[in-house]
Amino acid sequence: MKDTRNEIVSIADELIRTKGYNAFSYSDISTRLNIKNASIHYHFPTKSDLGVEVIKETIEQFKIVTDSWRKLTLDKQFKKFVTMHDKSNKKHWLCLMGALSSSTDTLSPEMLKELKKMGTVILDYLTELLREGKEQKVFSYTSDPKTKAYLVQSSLLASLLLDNVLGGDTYKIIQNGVLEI
Amino acid sequence: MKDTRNEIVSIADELIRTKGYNAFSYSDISTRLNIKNASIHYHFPTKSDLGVEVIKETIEQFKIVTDSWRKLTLDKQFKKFVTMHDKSNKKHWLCLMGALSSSTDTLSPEMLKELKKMGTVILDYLTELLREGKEQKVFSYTSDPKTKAYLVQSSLLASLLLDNVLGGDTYKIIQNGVLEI
DNA sequence: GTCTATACGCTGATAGAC
DNA sequence: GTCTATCAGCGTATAGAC
Repeated sequence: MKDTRNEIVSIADELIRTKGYNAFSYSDISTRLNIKNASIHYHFPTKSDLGVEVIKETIEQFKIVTDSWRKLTLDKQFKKFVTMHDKSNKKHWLCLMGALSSSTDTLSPEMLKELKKMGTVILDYLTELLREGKEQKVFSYTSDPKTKAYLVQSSLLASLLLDNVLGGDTYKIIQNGVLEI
Repeated sequence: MKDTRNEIVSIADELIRTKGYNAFSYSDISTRLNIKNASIHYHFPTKSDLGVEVIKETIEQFKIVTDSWRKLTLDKQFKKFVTMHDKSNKKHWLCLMGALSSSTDTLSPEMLKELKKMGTVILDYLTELLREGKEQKVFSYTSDPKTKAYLVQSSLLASLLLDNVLGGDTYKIIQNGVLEI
């Protein structure tokens, strides 16, 4: 069933972003779906294949979402971007980049390649948004757009990580700091 | 031997910061030291005990290092802090917080507690440094010191993560952005 | 597409000799 | 302190029936 395949990817995404890539197993998924491990291997022969698919779908989703923002003003687009992971944070999920970038040593070349692509797609979008915003004097940051994009992206990524350790208002504190632009 | 114990902790630290906590095993350590797994269990009965010790020693080391900066000017202390992980980055190692915060779901309560302590120690130091620096007009950032400390810490933590994915000048770009203060 | 059955290495951990 | 021996459980993965 096409549905099973989708559910496998969806659960894998959740498990990566909660337990981490190396801590989740095919059994975690098969138990939840009431199927057997072998069925997952039919859809995704190796764990790496599954990991690659999770990243690919995340990239697609990012493109769809940011495309849907195209008609908004630049500052509204920026706010959308910064608050993108509010729901994830409430569930104590990480973003996929934050979850996977801590174990690059253990990822397959295929996963690493796709992960790099994801990072590029995100940073390219953000850089362009910040460049236009500076040009149109919507934003007043001082550094160059690329540097600012890297700063914003790294702060947001780590806000989810640190929030899981420190709790409290960690996520909101960092988010509000990033919004001062 | 006291030496063996120290070497176990040192190698565990490296493995956590390269492979991740859930991806390294007692065998990884015993092989390197030419000892047997059981010997490690003598020093650290459980993997969690070993993990806790790695965090504790990192906290101690942080206190010793930052104490040794006390006589420096505030802007020099800040530069020391920001460049603290330059050597780690060259070896593609993460900082301990970056490595562990992505798998909080799988850590023991003891490790989580110690990790939280580490985060607090680092952020308290940084907040105070930034507060004094603003007071003395050495730094000219606009947000409040605590928010700025969280922003700096999150950017630096993620700079090591993103660098392992994107490569290039990622680490330096973020570092230079953080230094604009 | 999903199942049963199976392989086999590795995992963290323990008991007891030296 | 370090060793040998051993454990049960889980990991990813495959072969072949239905």
